[in-house]
Amino acid sequence: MAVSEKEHAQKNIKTFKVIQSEVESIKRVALSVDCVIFGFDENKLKVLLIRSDLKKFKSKWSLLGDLVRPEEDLDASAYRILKQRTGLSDVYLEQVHTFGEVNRHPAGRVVTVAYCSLINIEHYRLKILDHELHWHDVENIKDLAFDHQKIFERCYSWLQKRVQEHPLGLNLLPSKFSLRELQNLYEAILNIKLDRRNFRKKFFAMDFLVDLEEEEEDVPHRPGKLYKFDYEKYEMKKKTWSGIDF
Amino acid sequence: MAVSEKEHAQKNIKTFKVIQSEVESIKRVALSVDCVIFGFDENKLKVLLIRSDLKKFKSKWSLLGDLVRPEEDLDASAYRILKQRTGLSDVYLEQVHTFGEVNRHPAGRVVTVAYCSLINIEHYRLKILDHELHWHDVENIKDLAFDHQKIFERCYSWLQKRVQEHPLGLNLLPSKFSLRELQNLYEAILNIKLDRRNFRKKFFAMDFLVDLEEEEEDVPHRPGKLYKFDYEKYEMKKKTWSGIDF
DNA sequence: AAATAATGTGTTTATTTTACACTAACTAAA
DNA sequence: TTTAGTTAGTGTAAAATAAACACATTATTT
Repeated sequence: MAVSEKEHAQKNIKTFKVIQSEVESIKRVALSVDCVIFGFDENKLKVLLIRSDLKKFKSKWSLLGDLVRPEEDLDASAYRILKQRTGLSDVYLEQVHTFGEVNRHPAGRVVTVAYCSLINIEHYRLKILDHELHWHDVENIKDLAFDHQKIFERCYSWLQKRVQEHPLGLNLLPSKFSLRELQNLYEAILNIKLDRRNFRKKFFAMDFLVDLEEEEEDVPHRPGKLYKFDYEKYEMKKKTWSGIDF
Repeated sequence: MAVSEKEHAQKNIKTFKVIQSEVESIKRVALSVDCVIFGFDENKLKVLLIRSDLKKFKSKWSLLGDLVRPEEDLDASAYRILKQRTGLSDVYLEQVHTFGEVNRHPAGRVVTVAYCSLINIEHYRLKILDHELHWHDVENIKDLAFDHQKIFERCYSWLQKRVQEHPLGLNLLPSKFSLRELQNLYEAILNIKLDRRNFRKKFFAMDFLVDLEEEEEDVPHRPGKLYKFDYEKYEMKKKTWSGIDF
C-alpha cells in the first residue's frame, strides 16, 4: 500500500514535468485586461476613458487597460489597473467577456479580458487626476480605439441587464442617498423613465432600504429622506430564480 | 493639408512599430479553451467529459479543452475543439467566463476561457466515439481535474439562468419535439418540477411553437403532438427588458 | 406672502401567475 | 375484447404582481 502510494507520487512528479515542458514550449499570447469604469454624475451615466499616452491611433479615446503580469491573477490585474488609474481600492469589479480575435489589436495577438467597474465619482474626485483621463457621457461614446467600442457596448448592455437583477448600481451612489437619486440612477442606466410612486413602492417592498432618519441638505427644494442599502439582508434573501420568460 | 496627412500616416507607422515591439517583448501566457458540453438523454442533463489521455492526475475526468493557437480566433478555438471531439459543427456555443488564477493549472500559467455548448446527443451518437469520452449525469459531477469542477459549476449555473431568458435549451432536443419532452428538458436543467398545464400555457402564449401536425411514434401511450421552434419569430419579438427585481 | 419645485402617499384596474381535476387516446396485458 | 395503465389535452378561479394615476406637504427663492 505504501509502496503503491510512493510509486503513484513519483509517477505524478514525472507526469508533472512532462506537462510543464509542454506548457513551456507552446506558443503563448499576450493577455491584457480592459476596464470599463462607470460613474454617475449630474444624473448622467459616465464612463472613464483615457487618451492614448503616445497619441497613437489618431488620439482616439480608449478604455483603461494593461497587460496581465506573468505572476498576477487575472482579477488582481483588473484591481491593479483600477488602483493605478483612479487611486481607488475596494471597488465593484466584475469580469464580463474575453475578446480574442486574432486581429483585434493592430500590434499583434493580444487577447483581452473586459471587466466592468462601478465607482462613486465623488470618491474618485478626491484622488489625483491624470489629465489624460476623462469622464464621458455614455450616450456620446463613439469611435474608440481598437475594438474598444465593441467592448464598451458589451459592457454597457451587460450593466443594463445586470442592474435589474442585482443591486450593483448602488456602487455608483454615495452610501447615503435619497430615493430620487436612486431613481435617477436607474433612469440613467436604463435610459427610460420610471413612475415615481411605483418605483418607491417597489424598492420599499424589497425591504433592503434602511431609513437613516436624515435628510438631504443644500437642495433648493424640500429635502428627501436619506437611505442606505442593507447588503446583509440582501445576501440572506437573495432570490434563486425561477420563471421561464423569453 | 496633404502634407499633414502624410506626416500623420508616417507617424502612425512609426507608432505601430513601437507598439509591435512592445508586444513582441512582453511576457505572454498560455491560453486555453475548455468546453462544457451539455447533452440531454433519458430525461437527464448530461455533460461530456474526457479521461485525461495520459492518466495524469489520478485519472480524473476533465472538460474538453485545448490550447488556443497563435493564429486562431478565440471562438474558432472552441469550435475546433468541439469539432475534433464530437465531429459536430453548427453547434450552440457561447463563452461564459475566463479563469486566470496564477496557480490554477499545475503545469504553469495557463489562463483558460470556458465555453458552454449544447448539443443534440442523438447527432453526437452518429459520430465516431472516442472511448475516453463519456456522458456524465450533471448531478454526479464531482472531483474533476484541475479547477474544472469550478468551471463546470459556473457553466451549469450560467445555463440554468440563461435557459430561462433565451430558448437555447432547444439545442438539446431534436428539431421536432413534444411538449412533454420540452418540459422534461426544463425540469432536468432547472432541477425542479413544473406544473404541466401552466408550462404548456406559457409556451403556447409565447407563440414560438409551430404545430407540425405530426405525432410521436413508438411511445407506449397516447402520442403527443410534435412541434418545432420558430426562431425567426423569436428574433423578431425578442424582448428588451422587464423590470427591476432582486 | 406668493411662486416654485420636489417630496410623500393609496387606490383602482389590468395583467400575470398559481393551483388544481377530469376526459381522451393509445398501449399492453389479461 | 375487455380492462388496466399511461400520458395527452384542456379551463377556471383565486392570488399576486404591475401599471396607471392626483393631490396635499415641505422646503426654498423671489
